Amino acid sequence: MATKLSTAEERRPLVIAAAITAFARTGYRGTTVADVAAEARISSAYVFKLFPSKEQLFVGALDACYDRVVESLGHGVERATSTTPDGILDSMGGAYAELIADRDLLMLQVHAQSAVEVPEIGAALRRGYQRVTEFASTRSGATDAAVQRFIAFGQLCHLVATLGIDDSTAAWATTLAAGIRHPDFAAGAPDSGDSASSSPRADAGSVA
Amino acid sequence: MATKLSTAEERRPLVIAAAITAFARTGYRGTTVADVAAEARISSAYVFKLFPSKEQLFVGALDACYDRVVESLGHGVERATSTTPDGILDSMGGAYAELIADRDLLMLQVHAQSAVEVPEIGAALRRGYQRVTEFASTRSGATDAAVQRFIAFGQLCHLVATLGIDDSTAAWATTLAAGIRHPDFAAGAPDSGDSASSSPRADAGSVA
DNA sequence: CTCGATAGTGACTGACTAATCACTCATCCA
DNA sequence: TGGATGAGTGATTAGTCAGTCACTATCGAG
Repeated sequence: MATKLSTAEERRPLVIAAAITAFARTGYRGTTVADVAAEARISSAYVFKLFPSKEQLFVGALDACYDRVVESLGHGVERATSTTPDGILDSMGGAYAELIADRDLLMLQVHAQSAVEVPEIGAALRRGYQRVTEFASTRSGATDAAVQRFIAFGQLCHLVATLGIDDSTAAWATTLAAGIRHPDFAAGAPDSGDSASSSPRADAGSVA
Repeated sequence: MATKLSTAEERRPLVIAAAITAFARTGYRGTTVADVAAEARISSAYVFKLFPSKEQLFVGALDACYDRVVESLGHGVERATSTTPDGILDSMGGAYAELIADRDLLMLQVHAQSAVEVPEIGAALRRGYQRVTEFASTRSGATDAAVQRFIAFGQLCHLVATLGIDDSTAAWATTLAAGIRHPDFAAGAPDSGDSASSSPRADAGSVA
């Protein structure tokens, strides 16, 4: 095996990436460190040399997840066609929908929510939502109410993807999933109309 | 010990109740059958006589959870002061907020979402959301969009409670939690103004 | 009172897992 | 060249947990 050695600093982010994939699959308690190690193609002993504990490994993965989420929201701001607060928020939603098309980052957040009782994980989760909320708020300039709705529909998006009802034709499923773009695996080509995104069906509840 | 024996049929719902409490605390994988047994004050061996597996026990708890959710939405319909679709939906939201003030039913749903990869649990979760969505839709007569928003803000409510930011005064936290009633433990006396509930701050996004 | 059925338990097992440790091997600099 | 440093691993440990089994206690019917 002509396996080139790399430095621990080079290896760590690779392990984080493996951890995101593995933890996204079966959650914090349902995933073993050996699973992560296998995903990263190293021994589990070495995972413990790179990270002090399973808990810290998960926290590292979660932090990295929110790095990418915030980064993606930033891209949304840049490419926004409208400069109104709600237009920017909408573009952020589109960028976010693209990001989580692969489901790993989405499921990791869902699983993290189920592990809040672990102190460090709860703290990391709050940190993440703080970053997202503050970023969305300050960079869009939207009202608190609009930002709140932005996050609420983000949560709905998580639910729809978690339940796997994106493609269902059942009435209740289409009610929940309406306007939520389904994960088209073919990434890279999101050119099919990029208006109307974060809050599905525009402003649906124009009534009240 | 003058412990009266009860029938298995009497005991089962008590164990379900204990399971709701225990699983709500630490989730599906983080909770042992012994934890549930201790909560129910019986041996873990007997839990396995009442339920074929941990998985089926969790499914039973989840089904019971949605029984109570739907029942609570029904109460919301009954006591609605307005008869408009959105008025009814609003009253449903208020009833739901009351129901989940104790957090157990809420956290169970969050934990269930993190265990969707277990086939039976995923099915039970879909079943539950189907019941809730269809009930809300047919009994309120609201538009699909309004029902979708109802569920979306329900999910936001779950997030806020999970993060434990109901009482936080940080700006980002109040943005997310605005209008979401915090769990006033003193149940039974929800007389302090019962208007404006499910969708916080009335129709916040009147702008868009 | 007796007997069959059912409520209920202690003790066990086989599989699994977070974390540790002693170890090997590659790399790099003096 | 040689030795120090750091990359990376196999084997082990101490503990946990879902599920089983043999068993006792209680109850109700005749």
